[in-house]
Amino acid sequence: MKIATWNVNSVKARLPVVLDYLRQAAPDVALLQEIKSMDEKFPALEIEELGYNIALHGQKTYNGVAILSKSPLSDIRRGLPGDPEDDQARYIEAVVEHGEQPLRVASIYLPNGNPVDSPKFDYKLAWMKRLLAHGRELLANEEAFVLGGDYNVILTDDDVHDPAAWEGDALFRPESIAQMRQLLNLGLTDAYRACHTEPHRYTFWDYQGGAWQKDHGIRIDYLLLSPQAADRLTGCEIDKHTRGWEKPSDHVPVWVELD
DNA sequence: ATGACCACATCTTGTGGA
Repeated sequence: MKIATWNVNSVKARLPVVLDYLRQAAPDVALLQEIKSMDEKFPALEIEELGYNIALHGQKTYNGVAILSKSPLSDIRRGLPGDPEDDQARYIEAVVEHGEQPLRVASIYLPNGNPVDSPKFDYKLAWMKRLLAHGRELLANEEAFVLGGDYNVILTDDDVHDPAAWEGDALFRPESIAQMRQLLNLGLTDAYRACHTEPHRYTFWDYQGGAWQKDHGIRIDYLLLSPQAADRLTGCEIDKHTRGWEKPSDHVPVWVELD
């Protein structure tokens, strides 16, 4: 089964390319971030027409995450546990009933955290700490699961066109990288790196300064696999070509194939 | 060439994104 993650940067502004992508790539599951839509304004009919069930955790103007699945969804959970005061829609989780082996999936929109001298950076690090705790909980169940999304973290110098250009940025701060490493060190697999060793493969190119044309990108969208899911991994790719489409998102989809 | 992005709100400018 094919599971894709994609920060679409507004599902309504992006509807034509989202529909084109779903038709062409035909993922069994699509994890969307930054839908920037309330649940009732989400273009559900158009997406259901392509054969998807939809689980939403929407929000007006900002954030918002979704899970699309050709198989039925169950046990839908909205919001990352650990802070009842957190009202930003950045996490949704569900179980995909696919064949004999159910798969738990999550769509994650991790906070950006800039500027670093503001509460936004504290919020990012606190959110990552909660994600770490939740990852630990999920792993205790010894299930196959996939945590896909926009993590807003550049892990290594190989994941950025020019490390110096991003020095000091919240995405590349040692604290952010250390937290991301802790998450991986729980025993999760960065699917893209499990399948590809070549450096400078990106998932985001800024709209500004001709970043796409110059391939000035960063890799910040990940699919993290539990051991039970990693055992079923047969492939992982970045659908870079969608960045060249008309009216593109600044992020491109990443997908995994699991047996 | 002295500017060079995009989306959203109830808007003709400010904010958030990365």
